[in-house]
Amino acid sequence: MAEEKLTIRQIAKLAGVSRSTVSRVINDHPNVSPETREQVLQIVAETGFRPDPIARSLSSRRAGTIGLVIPLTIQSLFEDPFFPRLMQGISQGCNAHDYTLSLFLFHSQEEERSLNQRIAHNRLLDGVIVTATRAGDPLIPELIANQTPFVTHGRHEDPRVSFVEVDNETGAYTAVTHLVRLGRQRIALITGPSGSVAAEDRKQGYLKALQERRVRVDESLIVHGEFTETSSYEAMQRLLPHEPDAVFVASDTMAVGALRALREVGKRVPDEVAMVGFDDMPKAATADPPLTTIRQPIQKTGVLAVEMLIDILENGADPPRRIILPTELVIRASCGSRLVG
Amino acid sequence: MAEEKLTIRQIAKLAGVSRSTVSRVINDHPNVSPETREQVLQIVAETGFRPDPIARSLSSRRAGTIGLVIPLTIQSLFEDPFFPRLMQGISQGCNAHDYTLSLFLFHSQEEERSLNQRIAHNRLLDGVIVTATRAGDPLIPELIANQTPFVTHGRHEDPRVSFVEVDNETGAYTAVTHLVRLGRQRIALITGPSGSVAAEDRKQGYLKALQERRVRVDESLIVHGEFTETSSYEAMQRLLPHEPDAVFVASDTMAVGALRALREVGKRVPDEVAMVGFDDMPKAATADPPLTTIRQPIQKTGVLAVEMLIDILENGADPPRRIILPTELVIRASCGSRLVG
DNA sequence: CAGAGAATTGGGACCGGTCCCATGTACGAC
DNA sequence: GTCGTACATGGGACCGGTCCCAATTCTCTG
Repeated sequence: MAEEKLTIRQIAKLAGVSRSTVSRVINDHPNVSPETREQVLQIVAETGFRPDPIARSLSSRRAGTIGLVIPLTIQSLFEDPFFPRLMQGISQGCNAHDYTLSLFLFHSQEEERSLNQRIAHNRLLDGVIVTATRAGDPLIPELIANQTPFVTHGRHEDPRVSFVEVDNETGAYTAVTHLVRLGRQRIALITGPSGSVAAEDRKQGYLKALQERRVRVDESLIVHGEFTETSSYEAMQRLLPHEPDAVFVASDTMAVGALRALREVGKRVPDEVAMVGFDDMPKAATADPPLTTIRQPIQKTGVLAVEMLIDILENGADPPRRIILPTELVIRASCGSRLVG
Repeated sequence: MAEEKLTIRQIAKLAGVSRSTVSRVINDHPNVSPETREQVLQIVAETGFRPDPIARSLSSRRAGTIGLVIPLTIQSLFEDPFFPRLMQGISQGCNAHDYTLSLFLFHSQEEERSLNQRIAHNRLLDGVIVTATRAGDPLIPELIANQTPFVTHGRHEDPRVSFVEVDNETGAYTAVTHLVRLGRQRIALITGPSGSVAAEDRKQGYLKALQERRVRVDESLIVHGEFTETSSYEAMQRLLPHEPDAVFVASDTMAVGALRALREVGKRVPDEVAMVGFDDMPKAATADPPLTTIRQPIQKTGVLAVEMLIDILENGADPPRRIILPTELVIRASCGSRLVG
């Protein structure tokens, strides 16, 4: 079956029409008579002809490709199942809309700079999804200056930017309020690096919950770390001398690390220290004790980001789009809620 | 600085030479006088000109893109940090050699079929890396028939296929031999699905070690599962009635699940049941007890796969290349080795 | 100093599509 | 029956490079 490379002109010849007509049929343009269309489709089916995407891109000025940028010099972030999840969603969105997905990871600072250049002026990419939004990501202004269509996954401060995010602040607020309601008074926070928008938003939610419930904010109960198990394990150790009776941890992966630190010093969870995580990863359910957490629809945000980007591609970037998805409190044993014995 | 879109012809005009000459300079062709070259480079630098990759692809018939295929309808496999690791390596290799990486994930059977088509005859891709090698992956013959250059990550049976793999059999053999040496007699195996080449190879290593050491093989001590924590947790439960005194588990992620099952029934590790995992993921070191495991250089295999593919692109697919990397036994507490008290 | 051969340079054709415009045709309205 | 218009089709130009070949210039030899 492996024919020679076919071009649209050969198909045209075989079908006895002009290449324009073949092009019209292939692209579902109107103004082709039903018989002609049928005829051409027949030949296309017989020969298994598929138009060359590169040639198509060159003349149509669209590439059929979306770039996904995960700007993590900090490789460790890759150990959180968060990104695989997100990538699944994004890949799913791309497949559904017949886009190819290109992946850009950085492994060093210089690589980030040079790749940023490549990404920003790259005709190979119709648009870009930027994840792990950081406060001053240099790629964003570059994309704007270059008029490359893009969306961020996670809130971005610039009002021109379109994004999909999860309501991190409210999620954190819900988690902490839950702990306060359960009678906890010394509620600690372990969150991600201060450059991370998501980490900061979760911190805001934490503060808001405490303030609203008139619980004193103790700065010594707030620690930042990386979004990793190990970093959070160490963070928990630093927290222990300040005797928290609860911890809200900014991801389940981190929560597992924090649990380990508590286990090592013999602190019982939830009796002595209650805990709430974030994400609702599978590991939350199998943790010991099972982890109360804030569920966020990661995969869905990926699909939506793709669809938002495609919408921008088709209809222009104005006005900026924003989607903020709600989270959900999932109660298990680690918070010591009466609801689960 | 955001200039109008520049073409090679405009650069030629600015530099006062022909577009052919500009093309030669850009592509480091010989036969350009040093002064002319200098002159052109100057203009290129001033204007920030970057040749359009699409146009370049169309005429040069190379795309500058490598496809990565992770044929996992079983999404769960994505929860193992294995793939993120591998992707990092592959991405690193691509960046180093100025290739763009395109990612193909499947979310259903039909999607797999249609994407396979897209992947096999896709001028957008110079070559393909196929991972998670399965015995009868339909993509492989398709790629061969279509003469798309590719390598597999993991052994493939077809002698024409080039691949990079880790010596799974020897790794498993080493793990199990270690357990036998420690005096274990009823050594169980929890491995991946029988379609997975890696899972099967590890099983072979397990069998070989037992046979060589004259330990009776008990079929009831061999169970298959998915490469996930939960699946292995269930597998361990099925294993318990057969009273193993050791388990070799085909991945660290799975080992964590198995440990959980043992903990739940109060079996002490390593006293009552010893365990050895595979991969040496970070979680192995932080498991309770810390996991003895077989270290494999995942990221490195990714880099090597890219380089092998590029070699094939440049020098042809014959003869097939094969790289088999060694593994290493990392002894921690879970095997009950005297070496670690 | 002429001629051969090598090094440089320029221009045309092409990669395989899309898109716009011109031409041809059919059909309904008057 | 004629005219106008809408629809169908074909062809040229082009997207922005590469590549081959021919033309020009340079260099070296006899």
